[in-house]
Amino acid sequence: MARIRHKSLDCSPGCAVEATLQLIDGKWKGVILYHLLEGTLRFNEIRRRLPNITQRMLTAQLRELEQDGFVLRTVYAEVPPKVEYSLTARGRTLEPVIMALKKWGDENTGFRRDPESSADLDEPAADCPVSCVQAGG
Amino acid sequence: MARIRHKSLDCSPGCAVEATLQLIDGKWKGVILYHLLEGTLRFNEIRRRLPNITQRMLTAQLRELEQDGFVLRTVYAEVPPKVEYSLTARGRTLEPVIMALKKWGDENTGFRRDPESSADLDEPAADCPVSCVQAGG
DNA sequence: CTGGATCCTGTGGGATACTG
DNA sequence: CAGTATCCCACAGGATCCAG
Repeated sequence: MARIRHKSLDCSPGCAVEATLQLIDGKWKGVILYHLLEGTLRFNEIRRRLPNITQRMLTAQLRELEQDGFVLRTVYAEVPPKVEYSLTARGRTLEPVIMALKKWGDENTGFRRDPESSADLDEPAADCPVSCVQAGG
Repeated sequence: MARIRHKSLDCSPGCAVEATLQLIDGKWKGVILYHLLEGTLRFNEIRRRLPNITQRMLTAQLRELEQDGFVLRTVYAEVPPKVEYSLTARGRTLEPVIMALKKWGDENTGFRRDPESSADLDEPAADCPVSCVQAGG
């Protein structure tokens, strides 16, 4: 099993729920996975999509995702270092989960995105309004 | 609406994904929600389903879930204290998310094989590495 | 450009004891 | 039975500087 980052699981029937959650927890895992669904991305490309993440964390999260077998890290031995990250087949199995998460978020966190076209959530918008952060209830 | 417990979100399109994750993070939220899908449960009933949780944590998680508007806490002014927890309509909207999480977990729990040969994922281990007690509902 | 090494803090979460 | 209050620590995660 994925190396237990937390403690051991509670093996109730909800075990699976918890197990899955542990894999995509960590403030960034989910978002990174989401962006990777679009396709291969380079280190800095991901970074630009997650303006608030530090390279330290990005590297760490990416490493964990890699260890969990979700992302593939491809290093190009070039003068200007180039590393690409892409989802593995296993990583893609998470798509329905990520999408379920996004769907719910779109419909409930009031983040907005065309209420009309709320059906097509498989086409990530390239931007987010400034007031994306829900300022409290 | 859940007030931001963590920091502010990253306004990427994956924003919604992160937002949703923040609501069900915390080592227990997901599992508690899952069990509550079965129906109303009393404090100790939940506790029995999560043998490793401490009342301190259970109370805390339940409180957050309550604040996020996912669970309803009903107190009965009886001699032997009795408190029931049930999902609110809003809480039920999370069902597809929880189920997506569980489904993935059911199909993948017990993994972690070479990221190299992660191409094949047609070997679902439908069990928990540890003893997965099926607390039949 | 990519990301390792260090240092430092906040807080999630565990143990235990007490109360109504 | 349900819940609160304390103490305490490990670790997720942030800031920076350094290096190939």
